[in-house]
Amino acid sequence: METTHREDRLGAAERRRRELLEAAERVVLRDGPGASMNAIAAEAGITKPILYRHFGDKGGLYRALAARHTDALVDSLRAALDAPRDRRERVEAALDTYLAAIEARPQVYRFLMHPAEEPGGDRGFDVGQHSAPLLRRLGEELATVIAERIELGPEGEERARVWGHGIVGMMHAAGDWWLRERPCPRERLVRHLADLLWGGLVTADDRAGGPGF
Amino acid sequence: METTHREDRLGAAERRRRELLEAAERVVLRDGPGASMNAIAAEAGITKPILYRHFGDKGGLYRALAARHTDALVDSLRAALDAPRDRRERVEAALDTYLAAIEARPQVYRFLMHPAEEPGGDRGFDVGQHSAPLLRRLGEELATVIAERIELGPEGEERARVWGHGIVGMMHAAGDWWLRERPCPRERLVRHLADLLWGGLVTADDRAGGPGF
DNA sequence: ATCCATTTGTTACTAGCGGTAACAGAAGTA
DNA sequence: TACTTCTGTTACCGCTAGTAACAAATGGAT
Repeated sequence: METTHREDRLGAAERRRRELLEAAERVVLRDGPGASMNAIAAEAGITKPILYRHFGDKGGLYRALAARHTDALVDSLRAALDAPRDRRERVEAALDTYLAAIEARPQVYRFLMHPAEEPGGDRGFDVGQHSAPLLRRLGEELATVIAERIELGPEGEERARVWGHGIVGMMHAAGDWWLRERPCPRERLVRHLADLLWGGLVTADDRAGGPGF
Repeated sequence: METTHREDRLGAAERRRRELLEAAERVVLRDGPGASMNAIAAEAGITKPILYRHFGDKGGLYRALAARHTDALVDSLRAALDAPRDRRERVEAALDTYLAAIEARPQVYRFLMHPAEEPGGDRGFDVGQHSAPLLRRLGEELATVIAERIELGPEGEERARVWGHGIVGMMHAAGDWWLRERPCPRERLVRHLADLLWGGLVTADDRAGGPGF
C-alpha cells in the first residue's frame, strides 16, 4: 500500500531524527554547548550533510534539542503551579522545580540558556535569532498563569507579563549564580527568593546608622 | 630624559588602545555583537595581529570594551541608590536608570549581555569564561548595597546576595523583553517592577472561579 | 527484468573565523 | 654605527558552519 509505505518512511525518518537528537544530546553533555556539528555527526555514526538535511542548520538542531527539555520543564512547572495548595507553597514548588532541574543537569540548562560558552575556543551553539528562547517562553507561560489566576485590576495583562518575565529572570539569574557558587542548599535559596517576592524588601528594617536602602 | 621617554611611550600606547577600543565600538554598534576581529582591525586602519598584541585575545578586547560601559552603568546605579530619598523612590530610580541606559543604546547592552547573537551567521563575541559578566557584577554590587543598608537578621549576607542577583535578573529579563516588544512606556514598566518587589504578588486577590495562583 | 524516483550516505570543497609565526622598517639609545 | 624596541605587515594554521556533487540502495510501476 502506498499510504503504509509513506507512513513507514515517515516513521523511519522520525526515528532517525530521534536517534540524531539523542546523539547530539550526548555530545552536548560531554563537550558542552560548544559541540561542533562534526562531533555530533561522528557520535551519531554518520557525516555532516545528513545532520543538515534533517535540521537545516545548527539553529534548527539547537531548537529541536531545546524543545524537548523546554517542553518537559514547562510541563513540570505548570504542574507545580496547578497543585491544590496555597499561593506561597505553589510559588516555592515552582522555584524548587526549576532549581532542581538545573541542579540535576547543569550542562543541559547551561546549553539552553547560554548557547555560546565554554573556554575551549568554541564558536558557540548559535541559536540564530534569540539568545535564550527558553527564558522568553517561560516568561510568557508564567505571565499567562498569573493573568489567569490573579486579579490585577486595570493594566492587569501588562502587569502580568512584566511580572512573568521579571520573576523568570529573577529565578534564572539567581539559579545561575547559585549553580556556580553553591553558597547554600536549594531549599534555602527557594525560601530566600519566595521571601523576596513576598515583599521581603519592604518589610525589612533599615540598618542602624544609614538612611536605608 | 629616560623617564619622560618611557611615559611618552606608555601614553602613546594607551592612546592607541583607546583608538582601537573606539573603532571596536563603532564596529560593534554597526555590525552587532558578532563583529569579527578582521572587521575591527580594518575599521581601525590596521591589521589583526596588532589587535592581538593589545588585547591578547577576543575575550580581552571584549572585557576592555565592556569595562567602560559596565563601570559607567554601575556608577549611575550607585548614584541612584545613594540619593537621599525613601526606599521605594530609590528602587524606582535604579530601575529607571538601568532601563533608560538599555533604551538609549540597545546594541551596546545587547552586546554586553548576549555576547553571541545576530542572525548573520556569526561565531559570536566569545567572552571566554563568563557569559555575561555585567550581570554578575551588577548582582554582586546590588547585594553589597542591600547588605550594607538593610537589616536582614541571620543568614542576612546570604539573603542579600540571593536578592541582589535575583533583582538584577528580574530587571534584566524584564528589560530585555520590554526592549523587544515595547509594550508600554518606561515609567510604567518601572512601576510594575517596583510593585512586584513591593509584594504585589501577595496582596493581589485571587481571580474569581479559580483556586488562586 | 527493467526503468525510475526517492532516500541515505559519502567525499571534497568553500568561505570565514580566531589566532600566530616570521619577517620588515622606523625610532630612539649607546 | 650597532642594538634594541615598537609598530606594522603577509602569510599561514586549524578550526568552524555549510554545500555541491556524486554513489548506492530501496521499493514501486511498467
